[in-house]
Amino acid sequence: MNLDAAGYETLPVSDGIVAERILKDMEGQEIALALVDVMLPGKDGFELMEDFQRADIPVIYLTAKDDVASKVYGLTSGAEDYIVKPFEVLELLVRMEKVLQRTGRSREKIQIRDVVIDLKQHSVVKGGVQVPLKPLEYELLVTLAGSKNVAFSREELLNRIWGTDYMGETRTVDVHIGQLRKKLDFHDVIRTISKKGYRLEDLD
Amino acid sequence: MNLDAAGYETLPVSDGIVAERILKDMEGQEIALALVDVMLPGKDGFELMEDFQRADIPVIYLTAKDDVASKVYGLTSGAEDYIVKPFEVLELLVRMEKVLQRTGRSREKIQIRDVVIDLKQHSVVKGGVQVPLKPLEYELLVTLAGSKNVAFSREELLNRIWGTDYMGETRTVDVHIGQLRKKLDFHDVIRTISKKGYRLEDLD
DNA sequence: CCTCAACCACCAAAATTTTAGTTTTTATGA
DNA sequence: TCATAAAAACTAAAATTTTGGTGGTTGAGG
Repeated sequence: MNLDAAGYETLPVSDGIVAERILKDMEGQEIALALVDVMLPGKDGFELMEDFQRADIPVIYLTAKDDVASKVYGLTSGAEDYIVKPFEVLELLVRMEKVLQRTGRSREKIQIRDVVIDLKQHSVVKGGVQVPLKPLEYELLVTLAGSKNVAFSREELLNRIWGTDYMGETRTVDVHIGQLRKKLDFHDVIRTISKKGYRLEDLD
Repeated sequence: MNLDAAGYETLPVSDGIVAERILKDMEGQEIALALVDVMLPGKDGFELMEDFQRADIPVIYLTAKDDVASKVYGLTSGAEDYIVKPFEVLELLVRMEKVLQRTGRSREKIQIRDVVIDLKQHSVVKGGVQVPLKPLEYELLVTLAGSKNVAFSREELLNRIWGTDYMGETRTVDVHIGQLRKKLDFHDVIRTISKKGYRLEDLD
């Protein structure tokens, strides 16, 4: 449910055997990433690794905590990452994005009105012309545009872009938001949520 | 009954063995939270912990006895929280919401008649159109709608929304309630409880 | 030493919240 | 049933808070 809400297309499967069958006769379906619970009825997560590798799908394992043996085994057996339950949704999303990026499966472009963000080129084009953005402005835009219509508090933005250890003013965010609005004419696209933060609005 | 009225979807089970069976062959059913009475026929609450952990469901224990040993045992054995009977419904709801939030299972939308609150977007839509709410109005609405059919006193609302240290008039609440009623046409939905406070009514 | 992005501080402007005064509704008891 | 007091609703203005914009300072990298 959380992944759907975050804008991913999901295909939930709760049985190892079923998963295997889906992987076998996958008709041209592109699967970008597999989140695999180690404990799974039918056929467990580790046994499925072979199938995922054949299908060229990167794997992130999920497991109950304090199972160090599984963790080590999981990573050496070819998984891209490993996350221990219970986990924060945000952490999962961050790790997923990292894996997608590392394996070249991440979205390459994001469009908002007449603005196109090319993640591969690391460039932003508005109405056909390049808009030069500073590093932080770019990061901020990608964060907001990567989760359209989601409200971010200043603290969340600071955590995601500046890093969890940042200790400065939350008003700093405002300055960069101001720059983005001016450079992209996003005065109405980036909506201020009083007392909270900002939201980038777009109907797709 | 209280939880149903408050807008939660419940699955009451009165026997430990039955609960265990439900957890075993849970077919794609998403269970966000378990409220478990320690005293339970069949198999007691503590014995069930293993099953809940396997199913990755957070647990809040309920117990009649004010038994410190049980409390300690309950929390160390992996429960998210513990509440002693008798308890106020409102307190239970608050604790539930905390656990749901902490474990990333909180609701993303709340619906009241033709009004939808999208917590992620931090937006309120009535009959398809956005309704702009001020920060306090939004908080007030979320609080009331998050516990439908539960009566809040003005003091409770002040504590939860304004903070425990607020020193102003309780009449202030009335003004914001008035704004909500006007903006959402909730004149009958938000019921005044004379000399007490307010209650948001909805039968779902 | 120079350059530039980033941060901070300040002030003005905008938005939000509170208070206050008045009217309406509700509760109570004769 | 009616009168009366208390509570709540309504309205608008005052007070406060938050945000936007600008320019100066800092610090890292070349």
